[in-house]
Amino acid sequence: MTDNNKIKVLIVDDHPLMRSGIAGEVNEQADMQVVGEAADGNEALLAYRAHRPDITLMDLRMPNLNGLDAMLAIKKEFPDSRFIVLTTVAGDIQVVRAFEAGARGYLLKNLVRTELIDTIRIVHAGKKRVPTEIAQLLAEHFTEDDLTQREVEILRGVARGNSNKIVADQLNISENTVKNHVKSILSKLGANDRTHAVVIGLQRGIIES
Amino acid sequence: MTDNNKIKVLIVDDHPLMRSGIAGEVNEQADMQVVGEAADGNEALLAYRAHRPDITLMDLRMPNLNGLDAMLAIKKEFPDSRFIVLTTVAGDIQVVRAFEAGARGYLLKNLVRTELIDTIRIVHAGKKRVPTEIAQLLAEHFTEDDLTQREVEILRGVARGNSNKIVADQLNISENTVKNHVKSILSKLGANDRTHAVVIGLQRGIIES
DNA sequence: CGCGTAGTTGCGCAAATGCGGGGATCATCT
DNA sequence: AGATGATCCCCGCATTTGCGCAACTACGCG
Repeated sequence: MTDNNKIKVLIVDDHPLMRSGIAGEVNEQADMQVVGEAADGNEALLAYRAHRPDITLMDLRMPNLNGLDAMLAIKKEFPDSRFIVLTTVAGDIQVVRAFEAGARGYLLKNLVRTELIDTIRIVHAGKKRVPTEIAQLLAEHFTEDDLTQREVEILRGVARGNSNKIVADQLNISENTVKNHVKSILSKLGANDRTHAVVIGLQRGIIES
Repeated sequence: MTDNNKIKVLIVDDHPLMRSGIAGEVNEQADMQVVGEAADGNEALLAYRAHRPDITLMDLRMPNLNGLDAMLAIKKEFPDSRFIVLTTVAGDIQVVRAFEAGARGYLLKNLVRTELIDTIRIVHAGKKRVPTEIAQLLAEHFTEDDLTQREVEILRGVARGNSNKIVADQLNISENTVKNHVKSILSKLGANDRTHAVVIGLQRGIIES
């Protein structure tokens, strides 16, 4: 059935209509073919095993198993898998992690249609494809040290509208300690105050709302 | 050119691939036809004037002119226009406003494909189509009084990490006034503190990040 | 092994926040 | 005309935040 000369593409995205749109574009190309679709990370792994695609288009934000973890799981089993990351928003820390985890290309979902096809060909040829806007973002974020696990926990508590005292009680540490964590969070994120820190945390995908 | 018996559909969404996916599904139906696409609110108005669709599928979150304002602009010029609202996330206050502004149907973007077609037919037949989950949400939100324009401005300032004093200076009012606005914002949103208020504001789409 | 670094924890103090009052003007609706 | 709600202003005071200074632990690296 599947023509061996064609680039086999797997589409992973939780929006059926988006998958449909992508599939339409890809299948119009003479040298590519969509071999499977998946709506979340778990399905992605199963679909990968079943179809062994050359290129996987992977959305990052999905229910159940997210795109980043799905990538890691697939890469563990199939080290030579190639991923192009799809996402709606720029400025997401997840994008940085995706590249660290071995993504080869990056696409904003509001791309023009030809970009998608170009990127698939480029990545299939073994090269990497990173838009300048993203390269810049990567450079910025690589220098910034990200938050420690503990700091992320604190930030999550703060985002829920809890005072330092309450966060302290929930984590069984003293209020002063929470204050110190908050201080270093502010410093690392370049935030003016706790509120700003939470906004930045949400934008970067450090915490999820 | 356009078959007069078919339901004419206009698609408004800032993601080309999403438009493509929707268009594919719609055009597969014998009794419908996509007559135009638009990537933002401004284009939507122009496209509406040019094509006079029976049904407009409208995304709410878009650059330039957002979906809600675009709806209002089109409705002003064409009072018998019919809209189906598309959005990625539930829990958005914009959805409530969209219905108040006269939207007839509502679709989450992670819908199954048949839902889209069903909803178009139902709305074209003159009925309304609101999923139970959304109806519930609407009931909840209708009871809540939303923020005044001024309060939204204040909340935006707070979200940027500004102190009451700085927000006051930016809006040329006194710090005490800002405090009072913040107080009523906390009360209206049921937030514990300013940070929590910003998180809720972002979730509900009251402010955009 | 010693040494630096990063993470975590702690305390005290000045500044900002949140809360409880008070009152004013103006537009809108009844 | 009266009521209602949005906007604006003011005060005092308890609580919370944010910052500077400091210590302990764990870990890697020379």
